[in-house]
Amino acid sequence: MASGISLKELAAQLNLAPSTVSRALNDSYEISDKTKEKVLKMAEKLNYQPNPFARSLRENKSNAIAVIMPERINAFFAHFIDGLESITQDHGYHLLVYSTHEDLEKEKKIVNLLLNGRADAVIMSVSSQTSDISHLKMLHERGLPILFFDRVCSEIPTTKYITNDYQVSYEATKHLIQQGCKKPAFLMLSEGISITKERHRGFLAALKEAGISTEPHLNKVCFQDESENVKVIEELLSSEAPPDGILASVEKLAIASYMAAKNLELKIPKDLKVISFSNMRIAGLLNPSLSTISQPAFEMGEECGRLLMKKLTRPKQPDFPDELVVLPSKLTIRASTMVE
Amino acid sequence: MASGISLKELAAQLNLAPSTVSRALNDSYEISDKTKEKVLKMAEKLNYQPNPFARSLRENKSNAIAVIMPERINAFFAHFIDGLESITQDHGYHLLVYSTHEDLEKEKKIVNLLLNGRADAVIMSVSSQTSDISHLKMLHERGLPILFFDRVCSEIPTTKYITNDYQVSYEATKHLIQQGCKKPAFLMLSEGISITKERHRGFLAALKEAGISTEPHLNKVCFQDESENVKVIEELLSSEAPPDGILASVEKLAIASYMAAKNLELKIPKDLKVISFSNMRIAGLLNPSLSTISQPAFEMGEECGRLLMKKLTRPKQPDFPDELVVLPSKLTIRASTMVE
DNA sequence: TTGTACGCGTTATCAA
DNA sequence: TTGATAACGCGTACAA
Repeated sequence: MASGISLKELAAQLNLAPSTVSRALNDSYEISDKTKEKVLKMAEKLNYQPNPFARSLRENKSNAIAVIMPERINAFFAHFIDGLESITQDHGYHLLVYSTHEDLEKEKKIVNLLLNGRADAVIMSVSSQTSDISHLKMLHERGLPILFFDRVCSEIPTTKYITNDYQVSYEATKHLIQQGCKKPAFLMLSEGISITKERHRGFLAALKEAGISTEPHLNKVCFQDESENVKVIEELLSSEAPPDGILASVEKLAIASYMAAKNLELKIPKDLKVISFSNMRIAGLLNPSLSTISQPAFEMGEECGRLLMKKLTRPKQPDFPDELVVLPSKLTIRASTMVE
Repeated sequence: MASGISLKELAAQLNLAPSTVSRALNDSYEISDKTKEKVLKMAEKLNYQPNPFARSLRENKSNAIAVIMPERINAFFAHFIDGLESITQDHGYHLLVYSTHEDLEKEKKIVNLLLNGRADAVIMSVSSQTSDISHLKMLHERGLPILFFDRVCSEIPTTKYITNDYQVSYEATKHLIQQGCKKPAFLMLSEGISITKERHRGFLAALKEAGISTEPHLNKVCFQDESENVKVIEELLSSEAPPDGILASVEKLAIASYMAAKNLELKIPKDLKVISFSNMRIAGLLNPSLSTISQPAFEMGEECGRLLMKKLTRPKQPDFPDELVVLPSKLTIRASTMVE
């Protein structure tokens, strides 16, 4: 529809062969400077734009990168993509962005869409439902370069970008205990995913160190739906042995905790202290301001982009090494965990 | 690299001509049911995936839609894309997503990238810097279907999705006045863009109706950078004739206002009432909870997607009508504009 | 009902 | 230094 002039037509205008024009445009050493100049000028004049699909077909290369993430409404993912885009755009790469909405079936469908070469690589943070990973294995076995970030899939041998989940959860929990919490709770989206495990381990380690016994009901698996989560947390908070502190492993659970506390007229931090993994800019403007563990999302995206570009823009690059790249998170103490 | 089997290879496996296989896969009436079944089965077995670029080249159709927006860290845009994706994905379309970061030069570069047919349509919300619109005109003149949402470009004759900016700004301002504001201020990112103008008109209309004279310094053009905005608003709030209310035309200016008030130890809503266009889920959890005008972002994305799919999935569709589709926003009063 | 031949717009190989 | 030709994978007009 909106196609412009083709290489052939451009060549006709110049009384040259298409192959000559192609070489001139690609600055081949075989072409005389005079011809190059003439071609470039005419291409400019006629606003010639190479057809990306002809090129992709010929070169077996899409110049596109697929990003698959569990949700869009989350500052972490938005920042990550900003960082990624800041690197890839300068290399002429386009971003195909997909959200799984934490749904494994949707994730499988999307992954399937990428089996045909539409993207040169996949960058992914898996859904909280992702227990079966056959679709990811297939993607990797097909030879499509794949990177993970945040919610990684350890069974696939490739590079994964994460934060120091264990360490920072440990510190956050220790902070809760220092602020007087005797019965902190850990809120998670799913037990299956990587970050949950690590963050939970850090939580449990701090408890153990402080001699606090782990009560099963204080390690709560929540759901996808917000109102459901609010209900679940309300029940937790009004149970016989309610928690006096919360470490939320993802942002949305901190928000649900605030809502639940509000509904039950519990005061944060007096009745309940809350700290959460979160990249919200406005954590400091909440009522009360929220103590957070914030990940270096933009930098993570940049690093991911750099590794990717290194592989895609040079010939004969090795596969991504099977390693964990750990970027440290930042703990910011605010009112929600202060002693009154 | 990650390419699977081709149509030709699939045909060879079946002892059939590629054209026969192609027709079978496309469910052509010319092919016998028996052959179709055989082909489908083998395609399944060998996990055949058609090459999207060969197809795009042949059909002059990318099956991709470009979305250009000013920023990612904004719930409105995230929700909009969620809504859009919910429609387009079922039709086999992919989303290429770009952020201009409110930078006109970046916007031009991105638009230029789309001149070659990489996307079948463009959905756009222009940057606050976009005064020169030659790049958008060229896109439209090339015949590429283009839709605008939120920040529209009135000079391009196509369909634009907006909210009732004038009306709802008028109501929000009236609300401020009813709550006792004598000198409300209007904060905007740029005077040039469509929504700013409409929202400002509504603001001024309410002022006029209430017999409040317009003071130039209370109609403030802000910047891109957050810390700069905080400074600008601090200056405004500590000027000789400071405002006692703020209508922020975009979310980030409400956040900057909260920060400025905090820094100056002004109490919201006692010293200053604040209301803002915003799609934050957690407006109700801010300190104090923020009165908002929220746009139906997801629905806007859906409607946009439906119109787009109607055009792209059927032959010989007319151009998008040059009209404004107005979806109403919702005014939610919270603590930030309450009388104490 | 199926097969043959061609072209979409590029780039690479080979010949001139 | 330039030109002719083939090929990437697919869909379709035409032939069988």
